[in-house]
This record gives sequence, structure tokens and C-alpha cells, in this order.
Amino acid sequence: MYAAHAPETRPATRNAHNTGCSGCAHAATCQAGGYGEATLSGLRDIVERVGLLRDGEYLYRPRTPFRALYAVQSGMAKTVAVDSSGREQVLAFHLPGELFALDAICLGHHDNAVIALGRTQFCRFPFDRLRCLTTTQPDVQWHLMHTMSRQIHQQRLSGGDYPAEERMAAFLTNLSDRRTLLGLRTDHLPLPMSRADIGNHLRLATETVSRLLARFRDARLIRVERQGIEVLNGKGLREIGRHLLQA
Amino acid sequence: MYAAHAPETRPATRNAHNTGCSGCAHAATCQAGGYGEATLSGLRDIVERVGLLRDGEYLYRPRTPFRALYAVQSGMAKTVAVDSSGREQVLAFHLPGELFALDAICLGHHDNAVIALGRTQFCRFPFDRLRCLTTTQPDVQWHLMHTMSRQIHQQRLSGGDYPAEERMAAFLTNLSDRRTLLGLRTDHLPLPMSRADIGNHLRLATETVSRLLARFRDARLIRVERQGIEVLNGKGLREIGRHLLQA
DNA sequence: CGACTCTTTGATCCTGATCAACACCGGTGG
DNA sequence: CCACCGGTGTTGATCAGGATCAAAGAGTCG
Repeated sequence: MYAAHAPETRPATRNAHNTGCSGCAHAATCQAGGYGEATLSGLRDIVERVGLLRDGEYLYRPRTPFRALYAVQSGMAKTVAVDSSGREQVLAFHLPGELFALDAICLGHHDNAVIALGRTQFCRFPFDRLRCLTTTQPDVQWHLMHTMSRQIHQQRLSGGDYPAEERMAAFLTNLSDRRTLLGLRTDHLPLPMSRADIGNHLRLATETVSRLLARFRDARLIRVERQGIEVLNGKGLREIGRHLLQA
Repeated sequence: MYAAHAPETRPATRNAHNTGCSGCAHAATCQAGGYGEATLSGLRDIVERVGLLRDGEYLYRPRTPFRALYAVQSGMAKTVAVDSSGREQVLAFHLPGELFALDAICLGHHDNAVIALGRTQFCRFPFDRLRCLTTTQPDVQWHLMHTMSRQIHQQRLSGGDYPAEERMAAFLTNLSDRRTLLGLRTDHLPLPMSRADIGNHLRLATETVSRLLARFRDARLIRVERQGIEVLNGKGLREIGRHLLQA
């Protein structure tokens, strides 16, 4: 609950006409609106901007009606599910351009929460408009399906039964790879989430996260900072996590 | 490897005109072709039947080009991924009517295998025809998206960090619930997969699977048989796995 | 029947969780 | 400016859930 101190927020939603994708640093690689720039331009017309949200603020909460898909525009966010006993599970961390809330389509409402990690802005794709688009533009439809397929594919990796060290290394390498796709630096990985969040996501105790980072530090693989790490030996890190990667 | 003894098979593919969905016991509840019977009839025209495959035979293997989506028609199947070190991971078990291979859409090829558990028949939906359908029939498109969303949603459950006993109970209850949807008996659950498969899927050693089943037996929750279990107290089972269920 | 595989049960071990204590940082107010 | 304070991160000591090792029982198929 440490990062969820903010009360229910109704963040400002501005129309895209003010802030189109043309000014977005990730427009070219955005999984939500990007890819073929000309062909998918329909998406750019329906996108809205949400935010700015600050650390710990909610984009949406469980039991909220499903109205739109989202992507991070800048910053970072986490998806958190809460089970019947109140235990939280960090399902994913989202980087700019990565589409989420796809799981809510079949339910009609969100059954998990999305919370900003640090100052974060979002792109919002109203679903009714999206449905109109997909019926008229087959490539938008195809693109969405592609994205959903990718998500089904990716999730399978996180289920595996691998030692803690390998899961940790794979997690960091995966983050690095996703940043590469976005054209961001990979010698330094910001980790705006808490150690508890990382541990929860990887099924590890926070103490174990600390210890593993310390172990990687002692092996000269990384330099540990409070809100991130500096990658000294990405190859070595990838080697440790290789079994979990690229499937 | 015990259940993968069969050599590469080229199972007979018959056209649907011979064996339409009208004769299928699961037509009404089939997640692939069913739901609205009249509206989605387009799917019925493109479906082909594959099989009969026997225990351990492959429907497809990794690195096979992606040409179609599949569903189980009768019997049961498992999806198995193999990582770079050769270790296998059982990603899912498939019951009749459940669509799979959705993860291959984004890759263009299958990166895991589907293997029959006992005598099993499959429905095959050629993807090029499916794409044609979705462009002309919005409800087919919507249906597919719905199914993919559901799969994204479901998978998140299997990632959680819960004690072995809860995972096992949740697994059995989940199987039971899925059978309920299909209108099948739930007082007896066939388990045509090996204990090793179950354990792999749940991140448990086969010995632990055995011990947990024995524990449930001693608690009068189930009666253990070789290829399945008899459910004596489904409520009790659900109670143990409640944290993992229904999210 | 006999060879083989799968399952069950028991004994021991080990990875990572839990418990505990301390260090660090950021903010607040004296 | 520094003392204080609460939240977060690190490190050490102990514990336990489930893995692994080992061996015997139960189907299955020749």
C-alpha cells in the first residue's frame, strides 16, 4: 500500500487534437498507435491523453467499467491484481508505448488496478471508437490482434519454474530489450518501482531482490542505485537469464 | 519425453462439409465456433477436422509455420514449450471447444508443441480464411478478440505465488468449472495427463503432486484413480484454492 | 510372466522465506 | 543547520516448504 497513497483521482483528459502522436517521442515504435504510421493514422485521431499522474496515483481501479484501452505515454506504470484475501500481485510493468487493459475486454470491467510509477502520462483509446475503426480499417483490427497475440505469448514466460537468480536476470534483460525497442538507453535502467514490487512480480521476497542485486553487483554485472541500476555487463546478465528469454 | 513417443505425424484432415459442428456435442458452448449459433455460422464453414490423434502424438511442433488456429473437438491436449536448455514447460491443458495457438499469430510460426492426451480430435481454422471472415463479419472479429482477451486474463492466475496445496486445489476446481461450462460431469474429472505434466504445469515435483492428491484423499475431498479423480467434496476443494480462483 | 514406465511413499537436503536489526534517504520542524 | 522520524533498502541468522534422492508398489504391454 506504500505506493497507493493517493485518493481516487479524476485526471484531466485532453483531446488528442491538442497533443497528437506527432510530438510523441515513441510514436514510431508505439505498440498502441505506432507501427505503420500512415496506415494506422485512424488510431491517432481517437487517442486522448491522460495525466499527468504522480507516483502511486491510480489510472483505474478494480470494478471500474471498461471504457478504453491504454498505453503509457511517458513514465512507467504497474498493473496490480488483488485477490479475495487482499493479497496483491504485480502482474506487469508498462513502458511507454505498451498497450494494456486488454484483459478487461472479455469482462466488461477492469478487475485490476493500474498505478503510476513516478510521474506518468497515458494514452487513452476509447473502446467504442476503436470498435468502429476496426470494422472499417482491417489493418487496425489486424494490429490489435497482433498485439494481443504478443501479450499471450509473452505472459507464458513469467510462469516458468526457474531459480530466483535467473528470473531476476531475465527480468532486467527483458526491461533492457524493451527499452532498446523504444530507442532508450540500456546502460542505465530506471527502476521507479519499489523492491517489494519487483519481488512481488517475480515471486521473490524483497530481501531476496536486494540480495540478488547485491550478488550481481559483486559480480561486476551492475551498479546498484536507489531508483535504478547501471548495467556494466549486459551480456553476462543475459547469459544468466538465457533460459527464460526469447523462448 | 514419456508422452512424446510418436514420430512426426501427418494426421488426416477432412473438410468440415463432412463433419460440421451440428454433430458436435460441444457446438453450443464451443469457444471457437460456438456462442451465437446463427451469427457465427461463418466459422462453421471454414472449420476442418484433424485427427484422430492418439496419446502422445503431436498436432504441431515448434518452428512449424503458423497456418491455422485450433480447438480440441474431443479428448484433451497440452501445450508444451521447450526452452533453450531443453527443459519443457507445460503451458496449458485444453478441453473441448477451447481455442489455442493464439500466441503464434504474432510470430508467424508456432514456438511450442501441442500434444494429444489420449485419443483426441481437433478443429482447425485456417487463418487466411479466418482473416477474410473477420473483415466481412464484425461479430466474428469481436468474438476472436473476446477470446484472446479471456486468454490474457486467465493466464495471469497461473503466475501467482501461492502454496502448493492451493495451486493444486485451484487447478482441479478450474478444470471442474471448465467442464461445467461444457455440460460435462464434474463429480469425476479425467486426468489423462501424467503426474509429471500436472506438476510441470503447476511448478511442482511429481512427488509433490502425488502427496497433495493423497492429502486431499485423506481429507475425504477426492478419491484418487489412475487416470482421474472422483470429486467427493468440491466445495472443500474450492475453499482451499479460493485465493487463486475467479479473480 | 517379465520388462518397463508411472506412481506412491519415505528420508534428507536446499533454495528462498521469514524474522530481526541496522543503515540510508527524504522530509519536517526546532 | 541539525535532530528526529517514518518509510525503504540492505544484510545477517534461522526456518520451512517443497525439491531431490531413494526405493518399493502398481499398471501396462510385449
